[in-house]
Amino acid sequence: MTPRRRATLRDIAAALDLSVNTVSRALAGKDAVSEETRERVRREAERLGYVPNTMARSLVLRNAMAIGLVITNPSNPFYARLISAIEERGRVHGYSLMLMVTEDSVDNERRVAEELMRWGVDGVLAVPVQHGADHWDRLRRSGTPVVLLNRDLPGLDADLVGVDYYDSARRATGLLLDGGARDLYLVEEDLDISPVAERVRGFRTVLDERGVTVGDDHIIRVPTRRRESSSQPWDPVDSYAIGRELAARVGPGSAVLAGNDYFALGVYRAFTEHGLAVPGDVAVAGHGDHPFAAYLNPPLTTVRLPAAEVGATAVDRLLERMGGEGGEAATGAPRTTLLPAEVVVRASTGSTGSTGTEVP
Amino acid sequence: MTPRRRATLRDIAAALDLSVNTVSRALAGKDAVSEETRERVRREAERLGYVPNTMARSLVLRNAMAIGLVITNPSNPFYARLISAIEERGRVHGYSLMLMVTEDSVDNERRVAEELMRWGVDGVLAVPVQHGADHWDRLRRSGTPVVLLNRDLPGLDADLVGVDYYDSARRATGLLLDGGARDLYLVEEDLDISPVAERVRGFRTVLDERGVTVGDDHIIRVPTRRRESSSQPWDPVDSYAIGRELAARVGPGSAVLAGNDYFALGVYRAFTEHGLAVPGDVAVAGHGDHPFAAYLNPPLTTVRLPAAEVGATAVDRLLERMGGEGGEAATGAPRTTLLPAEVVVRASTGSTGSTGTEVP
DNA sequence: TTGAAAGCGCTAACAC
DNA sequence: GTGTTAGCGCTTTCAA
Repeated sequence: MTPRRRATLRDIAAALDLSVNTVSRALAGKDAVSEETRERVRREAERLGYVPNTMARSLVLRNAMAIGLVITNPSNPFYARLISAIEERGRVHGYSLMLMVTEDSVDNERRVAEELMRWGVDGVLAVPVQHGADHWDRLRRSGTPVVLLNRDLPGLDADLVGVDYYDSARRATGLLLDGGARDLYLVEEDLDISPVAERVRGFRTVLDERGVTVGDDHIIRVPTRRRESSSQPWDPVDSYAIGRELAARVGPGSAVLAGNDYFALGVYRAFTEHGLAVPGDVAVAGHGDHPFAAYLNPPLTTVRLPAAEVGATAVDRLLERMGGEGGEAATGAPRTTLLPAEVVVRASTGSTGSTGTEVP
Repeated sequence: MTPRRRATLRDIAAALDLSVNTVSRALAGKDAVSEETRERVRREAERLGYVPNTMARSLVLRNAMAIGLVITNPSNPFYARLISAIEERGRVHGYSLMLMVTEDSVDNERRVAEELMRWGVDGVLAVPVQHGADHWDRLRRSGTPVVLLNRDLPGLDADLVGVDYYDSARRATGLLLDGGARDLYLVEEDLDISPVAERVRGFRTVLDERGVTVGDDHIIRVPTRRRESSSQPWDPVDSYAIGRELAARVGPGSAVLAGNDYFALGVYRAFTEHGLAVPGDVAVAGHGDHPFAAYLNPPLTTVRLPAAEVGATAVDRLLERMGGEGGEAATGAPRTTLLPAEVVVRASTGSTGSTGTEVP
């Protein structure tokens, strides 16, 4: 290899006996350059394999052409799809992505917030760990717009784009009630984050409205072990353990709503092993519509989350705040946008009397 | 908000009546600065909320402190884990990640390669689309080290860190043969990429060695529909269709090895619906050990891929080539490192006479 | 239409 | 120890 120096504007200018300035304008497609010169410059740039230096450009223009994306765990299928959607939408607008992973650790989050400030990214999209927001506050005060993804962080001057989990839990719970269940359980992650809180609230509210009473012990928290099994998605193993306990308590008229499909899967298996029929003895529904959900036996009723829409909307919102495309940066109070999720009814809730064959 | 300008070294210098230079050295922890001055500088920096400007620093130091990560599809659980591992290892060494997604499109890949050149990243880790490598060649010739992830790209001057799929296919196939199967099928993605080729080779080789003959129609290609279902992982729907066809052909003595667990899942379901027992009528094994594999009914025998190890090794290799930590950049012919995968035996192959209860 | 000069924020080389 | 000068590669005044 010839690790030779990259060609710069200066090289082109020297070769053509022009000023750096003229070359810059020629390549930038500005007027005030003769067509002939422009053509010569283009050719020489091509010949030299010139590639503009983004950092130098950013330095003088004072915009980084990069946005920071902070994710707790890329192995979570929802976040994986979010990443794709955001990357795509970002690139369409000319922005590159600096990806940072927190693994749900505040320490990591603090570090990446600092890192993002150093880079001077034009904006930040973040799934916050949701404990302490001083570092995000600093970032905000330095003038960097922040849009929160999926999880709220009250008190922070930042928009939020997420999923309407309150509504999704309401509808999923309603479906279970409609199916005749009266002994309902909610299995959720043991994290103090808004999506969980919202689902709990939705679950509770519908039960209240319908006059169904369940004890507090029907809202079950699955211990989170993300940090140990670094960068694994939720592991069904913990919900499996819970499913085994549950197996002794449930029976006809029982139903389990899980905060994510992995939990549903663990419970599922525990039930099956215990000789319980799904949905005969107990109905089960999940959240996420992960690719495996439709192929389980029986297929799993679940909530399909609008990952791509959340991602695209979040980028758009950030762009508004950044004042992209030369427009004025939008100001004003933080906006919250919660996108609706769709309940996908399959055989595990028996609600349709389905035979379990309706593979999507 | 007060989108006030970020504090710079100059601001600190002015406030303290020092030169920018002294401030720089004080903060950089170099000698040739009195302890007293250093303390004053530190305090003022703190007071002003000073954050160093990475881009300016990179520009003069001529290293970006960033590496590019090019992924075909973050929703593939293997790549998701790869991303986490790489981000972590990179950050340990002070490198930030520029993430680019190609969705297996060469056009996208060309664009991101160009983008990475503009950023002048110090190195690139890429899962190549594997059709045409001119853009990677250009990148290489500009002096940027490239390490390929998981897929080979012969002819390119770049290291490769991946999984030994030849070996994994050999062992998985051997397991099926040991279980008594003689009518073997391999279900693979319809992509012209090295992992698929290696698995096919492994499959074929073992059969030859054992004197088992199967027709060419036993190697089945599942059409890839990634681009349409943008940023979805493999969808079991296509393998499900194939599973339905297969259901009519298989019976005791048959076995199916799938190139990934999603394919196994689709086949699984088709078989179950058709009244075939797994592993009684047909054994099934997958690749990837996705989190759902152990919880299927019966639990799926599969190959556990060393995602974290691949990621960490790839970063290390890249660092060597970059000559990080002040060391000399390693030169020399491209190196290939294939990490071994582990076959996880579960009930779907019946090889252990397992009852299907050994949840991991 | 083109060029000269200044500067983005930082670090390195060399003076003092 | 500290300051001065120069320069990374680029864009933007402002003159010519």
